[in-house]
Amino acid sequence: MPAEIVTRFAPSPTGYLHIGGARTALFNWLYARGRGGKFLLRIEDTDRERSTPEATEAILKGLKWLGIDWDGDWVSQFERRDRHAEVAREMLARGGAYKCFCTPAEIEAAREAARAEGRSTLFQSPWRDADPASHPDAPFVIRLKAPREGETVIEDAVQGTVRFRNDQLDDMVCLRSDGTPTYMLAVVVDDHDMGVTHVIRGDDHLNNAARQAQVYRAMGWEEPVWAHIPLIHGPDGKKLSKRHGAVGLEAYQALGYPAAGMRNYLTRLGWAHGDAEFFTDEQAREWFDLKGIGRAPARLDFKKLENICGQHIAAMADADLVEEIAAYLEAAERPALSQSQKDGLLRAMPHLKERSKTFPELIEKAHFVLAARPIVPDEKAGEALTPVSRGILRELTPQLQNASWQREEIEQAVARVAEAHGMGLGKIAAPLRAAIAGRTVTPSVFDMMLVIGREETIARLTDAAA
RNA sequence: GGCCCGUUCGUCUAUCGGUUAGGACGUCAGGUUUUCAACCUGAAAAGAGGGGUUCGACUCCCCUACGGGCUGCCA
Repeated sequence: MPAEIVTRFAPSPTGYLHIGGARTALFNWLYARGRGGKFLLRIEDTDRERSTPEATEAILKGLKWLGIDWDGDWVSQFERRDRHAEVAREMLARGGAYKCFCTPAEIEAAREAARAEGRSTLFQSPWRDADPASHPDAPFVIRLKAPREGETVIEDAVQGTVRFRNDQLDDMVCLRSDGTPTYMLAVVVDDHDMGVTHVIRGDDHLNNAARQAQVYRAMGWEEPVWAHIPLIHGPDGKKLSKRHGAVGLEAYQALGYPAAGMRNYLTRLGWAHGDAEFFTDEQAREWFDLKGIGRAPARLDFKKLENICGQHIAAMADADLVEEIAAYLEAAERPALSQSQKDGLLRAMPHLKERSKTFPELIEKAHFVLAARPIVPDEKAGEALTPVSRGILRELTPQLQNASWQREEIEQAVARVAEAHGMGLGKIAAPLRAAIAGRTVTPSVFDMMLVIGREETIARLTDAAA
């Protein structure tokens, strides 16, 4: 029986949590969690120039919002640099690596010349087979002594069998001249030490996998299962960039998409389980597998995102929604909800959540319950009201005050009265709309009455209309 | 330039040699609701192109085109 499955997400903290990275994290998390395995988090902060604590914080926050939890503390790759150097020295001792004394300028010149002549720019170090006795007392890097013959084969769970001719792969630098490890070495060492069994990551790393596999082989370590997933593209099919708008995950929270909807949409983007479109987290964990991942990059479709999010909002518990909306308001830097506003929102939620795709939309529809009381009537709009519509409201008021009434009963009562007056239901919304200061979005008359159908409010509204 | 990956309706996708190529989002047309939304019915909409292999290809192979990635002492 195979050992426990261990996956990981290993972003570099150089900005926000990219939406594509979030999806990669999600895939890893789903794969591990669906199989009782572990999901680890490692911050690849070896590039000291570009790594910032703020960016790390943004990644942590983003993952938490998405509902992705990791086992144990997250690992700083930078802090493991001594171990990386140790492995580099071990490879040296085993003959799997060598010291290269070429200067960056020399290498660049060689590449330049190769480019000019249209030759391959792969750099072949003259120090590969040099006698250690001839080594100068100068700065050096440690390069992997990669095989020059044959090919390196990657068995990828998504891409299939991918072959690389070894003469196309150069001897990558493992340890820089300042003694710090490169990413290529660090990932392999960390993944091995952390016991990672499945490397699920963007297919921009597919080429790297070949060289990383060589390190595993040089060290005699067992290779993980590789799974290179296609990147997410913008609606125009180009690589996702700032030009497309929201790239960072936190932007999606600020836009008011529920986390559950994001999880569902992101999981479904580039992965399929038959015709399943809308699913719960439990189903996602149960269904997710590497086989269902597509090989082509998928484009972000905000319409579909909204649709999925709308379904999740409708399916969520009212209290959870109020809570998540409060978090959304904070993320979007909008005014927080008062306790009474939260109470009102909770009361109206059953009628609001079925009609909203995003939180801002839900809040817009809930204006009538969130608005400060007493509601100041819009006189100009009130002028347009007919005596008949005022009469209808007065007639209905006593019935609407019965808080135990179900929506259907109120609908019927309203319909009865409206019919008796020869008016449509929509007309009844008019005086109410006028009373709540001319909002362009008219709430359902039924929902509005249900929520504000308390004696004093109804009285105020009818007075305003009269 | 070299190497690697990809290509089914506008979008996300199903199909694992034999289907009227299915679903979802979006779009359009009706219907219901005299508001927004929701909902119901219907419609338009796809295998990049060219060669093979096969009794039979969206499915397998090759070429071309297009898209993407890598080609750093970045990750």
